[in-house]
Amino acid sequence: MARIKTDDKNLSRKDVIVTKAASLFREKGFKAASMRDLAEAVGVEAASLYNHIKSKTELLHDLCFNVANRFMHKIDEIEAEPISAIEKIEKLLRFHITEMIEHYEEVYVSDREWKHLEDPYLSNFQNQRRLYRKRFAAIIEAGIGQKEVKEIDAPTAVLIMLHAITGIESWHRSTQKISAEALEDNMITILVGGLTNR
Amino acid sequence: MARIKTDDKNLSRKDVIVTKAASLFREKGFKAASMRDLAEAVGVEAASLYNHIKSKTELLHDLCFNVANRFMHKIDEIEAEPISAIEKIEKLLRFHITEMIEHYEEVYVSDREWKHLEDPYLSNFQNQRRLYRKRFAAIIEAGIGQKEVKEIDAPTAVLIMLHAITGIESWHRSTQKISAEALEDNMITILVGGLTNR
DNA sequence: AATTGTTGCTAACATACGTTAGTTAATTAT
DNA sequence: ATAATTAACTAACGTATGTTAGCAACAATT
Repeated sequence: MARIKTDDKNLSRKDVIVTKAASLFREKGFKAASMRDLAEAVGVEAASLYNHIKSKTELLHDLCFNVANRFMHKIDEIEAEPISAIEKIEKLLRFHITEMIEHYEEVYVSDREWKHLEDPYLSNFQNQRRLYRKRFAAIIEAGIGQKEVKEIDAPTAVLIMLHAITGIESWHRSTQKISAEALEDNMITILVGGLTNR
Repeated sequence: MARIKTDDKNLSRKDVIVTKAASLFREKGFKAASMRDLAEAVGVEAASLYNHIKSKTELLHDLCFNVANRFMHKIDEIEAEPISAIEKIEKLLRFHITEMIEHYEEVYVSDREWKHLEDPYLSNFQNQRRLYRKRFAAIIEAGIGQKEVKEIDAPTAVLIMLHAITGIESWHRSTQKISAEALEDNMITILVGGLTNR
């Protein structure tokens, strides 16, 4: 009888399932990925998954909120630091970029598939998202007040920054990748360069 | 018996269906949007749709290639113009932005749901996409050669530009929108500003 | 008015999906 | 070694989905 290999390392069987789910949801999309697909990826029968999880949406829920929490904690941290607005923006962007490089599939799924969450989690997630963008915009506004940042519409700048970073998706799948460090530096050059005054 | 209203204006009944499909696919995603949903939006029974279309994927196919063709024609046009690289980049970006503002749902669906195309259309679409990005990158490379553009990795810059523009999705749904013109100018300021040398 | 093609309807089929029930095997604790 | 718990399996249910067949109502043409 095929058991789920946890590869030791404190991983619960659920963790294994969630990780495989991230990969599958990224590849096919949440709706198009079936529990039978997931079972096959895990190496087990579909029904067996339900010894470890409550439902398919629970998987999406876990993925989305894990990611959201990491970003929320980071922005808490950065807001509290005694540095300039531009430095805060750069730090936040670098965090987004490394998250996208290192936890590609989870971050991607969280970003693209959250629509398929069900209330009350859906509203909850949307609220967190809105709040996060407001806080990011507030940092940019502060930078504009300080004349560090060009006089642009802050919410628009936030959209650009956040969406630009999802472009890393294509980097991941591209055949001739530049290094992760080069990618990060290029992105910062363009994005921070686009905001900075002079 | 409920007929599909074409609102005169040379619209075929299929055009009406494709347009409603764009809206529905945008809202729910291709897989999650059912033909029965679409039928309801059109005001007809699900089976009746098949008097006008061949299949659900044909709808996606039409949407994706309509959009792809528009962008391909535009880049043909811009490449041929005797203007500087930066001007070409700005023109191309402005085209992307207005397309995203005016044909929001089609462009969005084409961008996010093409994965659900089936071969040979899938490969075809992917090839067009790759080619388009290569041509865009080549314009940026030319700009770098001319010292108009910062020394950055051109493919990375393309990713940033293209993904940044999909951020207009959020602008569309936001409650307190700035004007379309202001949006466009802000985006150009940030994006072109991020590329330009000095 | 009769005819012909178009567009709608109802009914249904086959398939795929998420999930549950009940049972057996494997692991852990006593 | 035995008992208890965990995790796998097979089978199946109910529902939703894309699509087809066959027929009725409408519109356009003669």
